[in-house]
Amino acid sequence: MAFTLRQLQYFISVAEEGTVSGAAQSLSISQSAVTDAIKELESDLGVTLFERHRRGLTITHKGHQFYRHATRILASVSDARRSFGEAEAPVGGNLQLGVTSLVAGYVLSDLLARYRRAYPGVNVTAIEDNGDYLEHLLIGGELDVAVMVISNLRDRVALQAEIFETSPYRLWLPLGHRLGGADIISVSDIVPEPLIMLTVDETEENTGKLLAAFSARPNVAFRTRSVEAVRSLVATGAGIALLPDLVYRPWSLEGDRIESRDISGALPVVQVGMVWRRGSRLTQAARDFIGLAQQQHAPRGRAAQER
Amino acid sequence: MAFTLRQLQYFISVAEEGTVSGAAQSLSISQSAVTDAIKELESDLGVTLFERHRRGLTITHKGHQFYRHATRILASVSDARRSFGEAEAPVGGNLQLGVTSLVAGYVLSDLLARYRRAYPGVNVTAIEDNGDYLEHLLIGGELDVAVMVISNLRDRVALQAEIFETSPYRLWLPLGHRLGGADIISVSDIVPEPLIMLTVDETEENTGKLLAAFSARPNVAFRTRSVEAVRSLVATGAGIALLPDLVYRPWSLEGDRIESRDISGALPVVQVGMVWRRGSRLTQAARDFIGLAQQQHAPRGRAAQER
DNA sequence: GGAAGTTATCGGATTTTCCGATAGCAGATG
DNA sequence: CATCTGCTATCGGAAAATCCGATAACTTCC
Repeated sequence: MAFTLRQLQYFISVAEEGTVSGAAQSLSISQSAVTDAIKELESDLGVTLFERHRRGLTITHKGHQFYRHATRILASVSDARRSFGEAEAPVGGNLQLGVTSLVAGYVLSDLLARYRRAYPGVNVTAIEDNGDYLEHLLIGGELDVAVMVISNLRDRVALQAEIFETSPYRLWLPLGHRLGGADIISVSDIVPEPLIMLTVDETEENTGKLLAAFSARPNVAFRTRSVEAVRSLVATGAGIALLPDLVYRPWSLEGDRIESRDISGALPVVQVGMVWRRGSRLTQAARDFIGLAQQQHAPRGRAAQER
Repeated sequence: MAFTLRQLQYFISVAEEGTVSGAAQSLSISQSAVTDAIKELESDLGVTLFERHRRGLTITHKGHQFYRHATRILASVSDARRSFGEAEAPVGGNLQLGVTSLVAGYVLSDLLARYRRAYPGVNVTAIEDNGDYLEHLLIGGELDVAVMVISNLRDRVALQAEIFETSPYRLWLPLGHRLGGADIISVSDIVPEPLIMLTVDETEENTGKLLAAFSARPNVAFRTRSVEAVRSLVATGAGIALLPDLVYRPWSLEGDRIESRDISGALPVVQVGMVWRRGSRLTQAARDFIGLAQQQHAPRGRAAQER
C-alpha cells in the first residue's frame, strides 16, 4: 500500500492527456512534480506504466490495466466523500434499465454496483436486448434509461444521448503473430488475415464498414456472439479480431495470452453512453443514475479544476 | 480528494481496535501519529468520526458509515496491487455458490463483484436458501462454497467454516425514541418495548435466545421477512428491533431516519463466513473465492506487519 | 492518593513533495 | 544546416507533510 492517492490522480491525468506537460497544466502543477510522481509510482509497482516517446508518452498494456483499477479507486474515494454530503435525500422507487449485451458485462456492472451502493432504496431491474429494440422501449416509456453503444443511434429526435466513454478499435493478435513485431500496422495489413467477427450489438456492421472504407472485403473466418470465444480463437491462432478496447483483456479463458495493438490511421471509435427519452420527465431515480454515470467517466476536467 | 490512503489505513485500524494506542501498537507506529492522522481526516471530511471517551473511543454513526467506504477503497487498492502480481494464472471453470438471504444483499454482493473482477473467466451461479438446506447441498457436493451465518452451523464434522466478519447485535430505534437519549441501554430496558422481528436466517431464533437469557419473553409486535419492512416499521414508531449491525442503514425506504445504539452487556455476535465440505478437493475457482474472501476482512493483522 | 491506562498537544527531526532551472532529444521550420 | 518548438528527465533547494518522543490532562481502579 505504498502508492498515494495523489499519485493515482496524476497517473490518471497523464494517461488521459497523453503527455506529462499537458497533465501538469491540467492539474495546475509543475511538470517535474508529475514526472516524479509517475516515476515513483512505477518504481513502487515494479511495472512500467508508460513508454517514453519522442512526442509524449503512450500507455503500456499494464498501464492500461492499472488505469482501470486507478479510476475505480478514485471513484470509491469520491463516493466516500460524497456519502455524508448533504443529507443524502434517500430516494426509493424503481429504475428500469436497458442494456445491450456488449455493454452489460463491461460497463454496466461497475456502474450498477456504484448506483446500488449510493441509492440502496431503489429497486433496479435491467433487461438486455439489441439496440433497436431498446430504442423502441425507451420511446414507449417502458425503460427509464438505456446504456448502450450510441455511435449508431437511429432516432436522435425523440431520444437524448450522452456519451460517457469512447473506446477506440484495436487489433487483437495471438502472441507471436507476425504483425506483433511490426512498427506500424495499417488497415491494408490486416485485410488478408482471417478475421474473427463478433456478431453482437453493432460490432459486425461497424467492422464491415471500417474495412469497406478501404475497399476491402473482410476475410471472415468465424462468427460468434461470445467475446470469450473470440479471445480463445484469437489466442489459438484461428485469426485476428478488431474490437473496441473496452472489452479487451490480455488473456483468454484457457489462459492463453493475446495482445492488442493500435492501428494507424483515424479509425472510428465506439461511443458508449446513456440514452433516455427527450423531454419526458425523468424519475428521481433515473436522474440520479444519469448523474452518477456522468460523473463516472467524465469528471476529469472538473476534478482538475477542483484542486 | 484530500485525505490519504495512509489516513484511511490508520482510521480503519483505530475503528477496529477501538483505541488509538492499540491501533498505534498494531501498526507499529507512535500514538501521536495516529491521533494526528485521525484529527486530520476528521477536519478534512468535516465530520467527527469518533466520540472521544474516557476509556478509548467509540465510533460515530458517520464514522461507521465512512468505515464501510474506507475498507472498500483499501480493497480496491489491494486489488490494483495484486492485479499484475504473478502472471495472474487465469482460471476458468464454474463456481456454485450458496447464500442465505440476509447475507445475499449485504455481504455477497461486494464479494462477488470483486471476485468477478479478479477472475472474469469463471462462470458463477448462486442460489439462495436457508442454512440447513445449504448445508445439505454442500455435503452432497452440489455447492462449492456457501456464504452464510455460521454461528449456528449444525454439522461441524463434515463441514469446514471460516469466519470473515463478526457483527454485533445493535438496537434500532426511531429518531426521538425515549431510549435514544439514555446513556446506557440494558436488555431489561428493551424487554417491555414492542419488537419488530425479522424472520430470516436464524435471526428470530437468536433474538429469542438473547432475551430468554434474561428470562424475558419478547413482546413481538410484527414479524416480517423483509429488512426493508423492519426499517419502515421502526422508523414510523411501530416498535424497535434487534438486528446484527451489518444490515443497519440509517434511513428507511421512505426516507425516515432510524438510529442504532449499542447495548451494554456482552451480547452475542453474528458470525458471517464461508462453509465448504471438509476434505473434499476444492476446485481452483473455489479456492480463489475463499482466498479473496479471507483477505477481504481479515488482513488487518497481516497488513500491519507488512508495513 | 497513587498507579495505570487513555487521548491531546507541542517542538523538532525526518521524509515526502513541489518548484524552477537546466539539459537532452526529436521534429518542424526557415 | 541552424534554429526553434515541444516534450521528458534530472537536480538542488524550498516547502510541507509526517513522525517521534515527551509531556499534560483526564479517568478508572486499587
